Amino acid sequence: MIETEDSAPAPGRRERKKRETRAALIAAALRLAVEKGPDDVTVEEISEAADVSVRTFFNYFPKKEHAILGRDPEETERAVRRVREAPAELSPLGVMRVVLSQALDDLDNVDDHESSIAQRIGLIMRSPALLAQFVMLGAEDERLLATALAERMGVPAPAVLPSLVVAASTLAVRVAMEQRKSGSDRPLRELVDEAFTLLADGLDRSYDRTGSSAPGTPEDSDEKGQA
Amino acid sequence: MIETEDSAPAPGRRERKKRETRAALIAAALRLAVEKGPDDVTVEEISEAADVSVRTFFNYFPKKEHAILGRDPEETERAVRRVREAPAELSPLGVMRVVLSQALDDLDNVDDHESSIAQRIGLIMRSPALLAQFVMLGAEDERLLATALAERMGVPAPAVLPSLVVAASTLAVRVAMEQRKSGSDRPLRELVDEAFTLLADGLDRSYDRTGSSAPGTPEDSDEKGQA
DNA sequence: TAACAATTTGCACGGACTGCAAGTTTGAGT
DNA sequence: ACTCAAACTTGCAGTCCGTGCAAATTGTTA
Repeated sequence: MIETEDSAPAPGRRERKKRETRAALIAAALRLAVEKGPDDVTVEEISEAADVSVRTFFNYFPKKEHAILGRDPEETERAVRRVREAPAELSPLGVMRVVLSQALDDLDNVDDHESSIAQRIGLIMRSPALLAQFVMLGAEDERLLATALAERMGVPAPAVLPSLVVAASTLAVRVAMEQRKSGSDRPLRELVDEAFTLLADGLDRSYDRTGSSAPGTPEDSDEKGQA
Repeated sequence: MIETEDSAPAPGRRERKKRETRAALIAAALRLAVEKGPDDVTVEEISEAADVSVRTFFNYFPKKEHAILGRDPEETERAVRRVREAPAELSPLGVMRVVLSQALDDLDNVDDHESSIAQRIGLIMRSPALLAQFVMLGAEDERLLATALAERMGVPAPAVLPSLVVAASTLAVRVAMEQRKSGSDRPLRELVDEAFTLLADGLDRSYDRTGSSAPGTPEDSDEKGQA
């Protein structure tokens, strides 16, 4: 019992089988969702494919959508850790920019055989229920990240800036994904980058001044015109 | 058929009863949701209270949550119109700032007897399912607003800036609401305003030096480290 | 191996939602 | 007023999601 119980303590057959079952369910769920459409897959089919009872399915996931999304809680932990360990010189938004970029990299790699991420993104966009779940799961992550960021900034957790920065960051990714869905050929990274830059420099500055409501020093005519 | 079929053409008994039924369902749904909790109200109870069959309930709303949220599609139309008619000097974000502010005013007024909006906000925060639906409905609005804003800016609809500005604006409101939920005493308007200002000036600028994305140098230096 | 704990599974329900085929009601024409 | 058709409402049957419970399995340990 010297293990931390975290990464690979003393697996034991039991633990191993659980992981296997979970993986099997996620795999089956994704495959079937892609084949028949997210809303037309039944829990029964998924369970069948993973060779477990329907009841067992629900011992693993609270909602059908969770299995399809198959998110690994470790991803979030990693992101939070990265926020904590990020170079001290980085601004809050800078931190999020780096962390989210790394997260995207991770996803690209974990990519087992096929582009399971790409598939999931496609699915998410197609199914309202999935999108909803996706957002929900994301909300929890945002909370954790915001707390970590607030800590890092030395301000009370429930402050506007950290929450806003985190939310805006995930927003950058979301908007970028939507752009691609809308037919943009530009690589996802480029779109994400553009969004981050706009957020960093100020959404008003990207548009020529012409006044708006910048209290501080709105004086600054810059380019960035691209819309 | 001289009427526009919009506001009050030639109501007719039929149309009138439909509106009444709809209103009754929404009212019953909200009341019961507040009383017993959003997830513990059954469609049967709601229908019962509005004195219609369960089947009829589903002729009016696709999901139980829709009745509880009881959103008026006219709200969105009004917002879109306001975006189109907003003073030409306003920056994109400035437009959204004004429009959302007006929308909040509207909600405060429509406030029939009690604070139905406040109640709904409370409910939304309590129920995952409701929050999900809320986000979903909001997504559609965002699409419409983004299109209107893009038009106004004279850029192709699927551009990053308009989408980002719209999404960021609703984000400002969302974050403000969450802040209040987290115990902040500051008035909602003040929180919304702070968020908008941060977005307008740039999320990086709000944080003082310590480097990041230097204001004068929009060119991000590193990041992408392990892209 | 015996006793114990974690899992799996079947079963029975409750509740959301849908398609279908009657009833009812309303708006119009004649 | 009388008739018709479109618009609505309703009941019914049926599918699927998700949950509590208790019995049956299986892994873990002394």
